[in-house]
Amino acid sequence: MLDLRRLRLLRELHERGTIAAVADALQFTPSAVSQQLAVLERETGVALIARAGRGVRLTDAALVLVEHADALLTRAAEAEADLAAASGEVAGRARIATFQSAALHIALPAIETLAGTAPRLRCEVVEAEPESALPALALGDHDLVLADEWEHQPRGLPRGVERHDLLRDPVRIVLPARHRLAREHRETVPLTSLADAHWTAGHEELGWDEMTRWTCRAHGGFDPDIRHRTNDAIVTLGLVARGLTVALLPGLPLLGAPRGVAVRAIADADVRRTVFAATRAADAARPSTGALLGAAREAAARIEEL
Amino acid sequence: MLDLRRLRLLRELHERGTIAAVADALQFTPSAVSQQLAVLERETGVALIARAGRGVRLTDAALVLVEHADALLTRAAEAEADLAAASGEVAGRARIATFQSAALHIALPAIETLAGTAPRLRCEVVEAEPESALPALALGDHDLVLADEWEHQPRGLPRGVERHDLLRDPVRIVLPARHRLAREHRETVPLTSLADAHWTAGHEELGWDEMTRWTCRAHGGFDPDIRHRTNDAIVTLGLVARGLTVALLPGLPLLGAPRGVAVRAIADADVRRTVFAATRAADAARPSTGALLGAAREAAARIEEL
DNA sequence: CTAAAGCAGTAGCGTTGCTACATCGTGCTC
DNA sequence: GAGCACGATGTAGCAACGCTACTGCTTTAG
Repeated sequence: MLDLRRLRLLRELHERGTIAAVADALQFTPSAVSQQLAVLERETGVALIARAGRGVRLTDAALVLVEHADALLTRAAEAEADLAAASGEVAGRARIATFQSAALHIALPAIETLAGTAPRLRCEVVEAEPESALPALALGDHDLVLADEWEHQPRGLPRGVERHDLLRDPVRIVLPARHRLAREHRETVPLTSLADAHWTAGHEELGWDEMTRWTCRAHGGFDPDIRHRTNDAIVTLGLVARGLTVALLPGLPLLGAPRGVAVRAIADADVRRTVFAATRAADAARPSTGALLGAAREAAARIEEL
Repeated sequence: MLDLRRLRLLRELHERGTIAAVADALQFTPSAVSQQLAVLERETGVALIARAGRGVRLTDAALVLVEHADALLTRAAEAEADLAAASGEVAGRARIATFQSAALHIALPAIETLAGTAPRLRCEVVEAEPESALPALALGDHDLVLADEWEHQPRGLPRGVERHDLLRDPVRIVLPARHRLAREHRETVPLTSLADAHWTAGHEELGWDEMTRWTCRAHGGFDPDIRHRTNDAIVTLGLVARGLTVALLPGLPLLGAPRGVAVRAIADADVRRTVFAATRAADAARPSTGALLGAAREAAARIEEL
């Protein structure tokens, strides 16, 4: 492994011509310079210096090495400068795990902002459900997790993970626009009137499915006939638009609701989820973590304004 | 002035995750690694490492430095190689990692050649499977890796590693000589006729096992009953010679097939692997690398003549 | 021919960098 | 929840490194 200090001596020798001059310039004795260059020769196994009269001359091989030394020393100086600049700066790598609708409406806007305000931060997005993403966060696989929590089912957080609430997201009834209840143009729709509908919800054991069954039972008094299962709200909205199903969906995925879909509040019920960001407590002081959280909060605030 | 040795430790820490693993890989005690990284922090005046649970985590600033360290170390390796090229001599130390059959039929002949043509080059052989050897090559543990690639499963190479194809190695059916199908003296044997045989393959997750199962399924339409598992082709040939098993083996290990073993082509199928050498791109200019590659190519060419 | 310049070698000394060992905190297991 | 294993860090001690001071040699200038 080459040593930059010794390479520096070689470069200086090339610049200044004599070992004595190098020693003078770098505040060493000539003996020290001579010894270090001898070590460099031994390490590389290549003759670098030849006596020439009263002084020395660099061999051809040494000239090749001087070129590299120059490049390396320049690069090393840049690295030091860059490191100093980066010490307080938001930089590095940030891995964001998020569920689909938060990806579209929180993570992506946040990353767009960060690309401007923190160009040295490399953001990576992974789509993952909170059930698996939160434990993975604690294990260090992610740096920020966007997750949600239904009111009827609080989420336990792994140890060492902190929660930062972003927005409270009301659940709506989603109907085909040509559905009888949609055409009545009422603001709210009672759940009981949908007891016989075909429902869509997420895969079992995930929050959406839980919430749909819980809400229909608590506020409508029936067990929904769940005919379609997908975790993709966009697919669900497509099913609704084609008149094939109804669903309970929180506001976030409804931001991109297509034509043919009617959104109504649930009559006499206020079902909500909380969307939150989770980080490792150990990362609290990290500049990048703060920037991530700030950008996520900002994106969430812009949504709540709507 | 940054020190490349310390930067190397930082880069290794980034790759391997724990100080203990770095110490293990570089033959130090964890204490030494910890101390050197602490020195690097003091020198630069920037916090690089933070405790995280039982281990450590690199700070954002450290990740910035890792990028530079990577570039610097690569450049330094190129400088060394270039210097060696300028001196023209094939000398130094060459560490070859190879799987068993390539060791016998490529690496050993190559070393024998080099002992004559490049007496100043000290060759060392390590038996290692490509799965672990290729990443280790990138990290500088080896100088040349002999590896193979099955047609149905291309190998990804680590960054900074170059591939040099040596030979294409056809897969054969290996039968006990007294096996019914062997005594028929046909050139080829259909795989389907061996659906009920007892098979031998390598340990799971290595290429040979993969290939055996894939080939039997694709060309024989059955899942082989793998009764014996060894990565040692010589053991396998011993099992075959005693009539205990059949196997699919590429040509390379069959060069030393003992008596009692019959080798047949697979009827109506052409399954092959490519045996290749891998080197670091940074070593391209190094005479010893060129000599190694040349000797390996020569050894491979002698095999293909057979 | 003498004086001065320049480089390399040696002895000595302070510093560096390693190991061995101990300690501490954390996470896993029974 | 206690015990255990693991990872990181701190300390003491020792060897190697890298410097200075000094010496000796060769070469060039005057």
